[in-house]
Amino acid sequence: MDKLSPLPRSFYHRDPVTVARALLGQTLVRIIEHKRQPTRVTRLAGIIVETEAYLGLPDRAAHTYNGRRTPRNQTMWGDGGHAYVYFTYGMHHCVNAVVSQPDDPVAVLIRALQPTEGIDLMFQHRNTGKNRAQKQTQLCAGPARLCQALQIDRTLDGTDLTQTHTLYIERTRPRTLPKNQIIVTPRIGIPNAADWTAKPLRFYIRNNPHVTPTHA
DNA sequence: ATGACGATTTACT
DNA sequence: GTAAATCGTCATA
Repeated sequence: MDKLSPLPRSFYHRDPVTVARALLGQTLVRIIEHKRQPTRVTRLAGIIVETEAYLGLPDRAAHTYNGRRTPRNQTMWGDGGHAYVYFTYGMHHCVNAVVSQPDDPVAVLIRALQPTEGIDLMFQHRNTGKNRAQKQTQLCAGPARLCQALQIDRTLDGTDLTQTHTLYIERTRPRTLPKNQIIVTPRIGIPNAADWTAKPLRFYIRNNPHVTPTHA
């Protein structure tokens, strides 16, 4: 298998915790087609440095908790290896990799990237209106920030991540990072999910400055 | 039809 | 530290 090919379907046909760990160090790629010249294309990309696992029916924090199946979350019920993009807080998008098999609605939220390609254009996407200087370390440090930088919205919901098209994930490292390079914590923004609030389901690369800032 | 609520970010006291 | 921004989505009726 080519080192720079998209991760295959089999990569996603595993449990969400395993995939959340294995996605660290892989590259999220977004191909932007220019409106005037569809043949002209820009590659935006970054290394995935932070993820969270969402475990489906039993998971109080998951959109598919208790078997909820709605127009919004339908792609979570489909096959692994597709993008689940949702809109929240009236202004933000977030992107997940759907994992496992059809009818097992589990996913991995992509929370932060280390930008590698198309950084200038990412700054443009992130600097709307009055916003000025931005540090590169906060360019994609957060699930909504990275979606703004890569111009990911609901039109990309359901995109097949194994196809070299508008949005996919490239194999960048052959194996999961060694355990001592992965920090595990509770998930962010899950205040009232009973025992699911504290479960260790957030993963990030040790000492990486592009991870979501946490105020502790 | 209505109301409550976000898998967040940013700005401000 | 706290609060505002801002609206699609979903449960209830």
